[in-house]
Amino acid sequence: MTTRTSTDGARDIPEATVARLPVYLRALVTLADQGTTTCSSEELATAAGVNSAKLRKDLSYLGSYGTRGVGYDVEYLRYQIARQIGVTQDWPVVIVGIGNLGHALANFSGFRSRGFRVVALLDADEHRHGETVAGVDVRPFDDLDRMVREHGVAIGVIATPAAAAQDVADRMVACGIRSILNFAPIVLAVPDDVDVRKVDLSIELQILAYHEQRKANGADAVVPSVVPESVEQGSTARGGAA
Amino acid sequence: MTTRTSTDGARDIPEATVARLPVYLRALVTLADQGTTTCSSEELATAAGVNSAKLRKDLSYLGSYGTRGVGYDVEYLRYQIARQIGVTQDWPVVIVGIGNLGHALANFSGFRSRGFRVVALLDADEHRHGETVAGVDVRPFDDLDRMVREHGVAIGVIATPAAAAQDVADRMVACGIRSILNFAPIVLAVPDDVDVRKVDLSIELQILAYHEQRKANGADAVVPSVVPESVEQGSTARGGAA
DNA sequence: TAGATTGTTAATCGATTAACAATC
DNA sequence: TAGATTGTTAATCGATTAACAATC
Repeated sequence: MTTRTSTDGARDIPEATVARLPVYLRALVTLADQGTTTCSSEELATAAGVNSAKLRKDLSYLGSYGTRGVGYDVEYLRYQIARQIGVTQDWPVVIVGIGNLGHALANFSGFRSRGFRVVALLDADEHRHGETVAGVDVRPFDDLDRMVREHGVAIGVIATPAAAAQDVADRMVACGIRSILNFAPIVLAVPDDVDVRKVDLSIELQILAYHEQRKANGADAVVPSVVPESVEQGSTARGGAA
Repeated sequence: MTTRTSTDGARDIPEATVARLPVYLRALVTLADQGTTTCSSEELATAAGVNSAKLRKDLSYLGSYGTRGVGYDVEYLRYQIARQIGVTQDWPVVIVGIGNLGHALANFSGFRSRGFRVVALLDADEHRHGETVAGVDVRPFDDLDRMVREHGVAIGVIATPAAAAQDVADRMVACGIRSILNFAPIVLAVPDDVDVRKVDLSIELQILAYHEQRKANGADAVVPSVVPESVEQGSTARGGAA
């Protein structure tokens, strides 16, 4: 392995920063679409929903792409961020599980516009085979291997029910996929060198519910602390929640 | 406002912990379904995909629900976490935007099983009105007010295209909704007392792409540093990325 | 009692923020 | 030059982790 030869100062970008770069990228695209050619860190930060100190700190990990006293060139910064994230190149993606969610994902324009190309739709249910979604045929799950090889797929999306997800992940890993976006509500077990990101709809709602409950209970107890009989403590647990 | 009278020691639970409680809850449900009645922090942590130190620290914010030398009673801990999150109560939810994603959300069983009840499906497109999804009629967006009042909706889900999302959010806020789950790829502007959580599919893929690119480039430069003519710097930017 | 495991402490690590010197 | 804004420093804050005393 040769030493890296990046031309900018970027070495290790903190995870929190990596997660915000796509937000900045989107804000820059919006600004460009509006005809804005230059923006300050303050303007870009507002568009991205963060404060300007954080924005400048984040951008400083990429290099020095602004001009003091002036701001940032929108197109230039946009390109630099896109390059760092890797969305200047083409990413072939496979989606497994073509239910409602799989359909939504296959049709999602935000993928294509950012270099993600859905090259295969796979489903274990043969009733779905032959259907075409967003111009791509739905094929048997067993075609995974071939699709990954033929198209050089590096990213897999799992949109199956929870019960099937681990199996799908195992097969993806066996095919050489090392980046997985998982929509199934289950913790996947994968080797260390495989990245899994999880999108969990019910967890997001539960986090909202927690905060909503706190808002609603400003004038009252945290929660009605009645332990229903069905969950009364087992032998090891202590006194009730009076 | 009366002082809070919670019976446990829980006061302010850190955000990072709040985000993990639903994961623990799911792991406990899975364990219970398998017939497990007691588990150690180590077992539960493994099931949840975290380390046991973090799990115990997280649980310590809720109170003291384990037994030293023994572990946790699965049903009892499950109830305590559900109560803290607020999913022992019923949360009426409205979904706006009944495209593929809206359909997927309306049909998602993970909502109902955690106390989230979809009471209204709204769409601005009148071609969708009258359709029934998961047993709920699709109605005009203008019914929002009435639905929120009639059902006591506290949580709104936005599954519209980006262009419509801010409008929808404004209307939701005007109706008194203070918790929003947003699937539209746009930064929403809302008052301070409104919680917005964002699920952004293309951002998740971009984060994966960033890491995938780093893996692939172990033996090479970080990125092919060629600046295409179309994005050559404007007047303010400095030298090329040679 | 001896063994096991929790709940908590304290150290470490990483992220955020404000402030300002550098500089266009 | 004077005004504006970046890039960076240093302080603060919050999250993670390891270790262990408390205790079942």
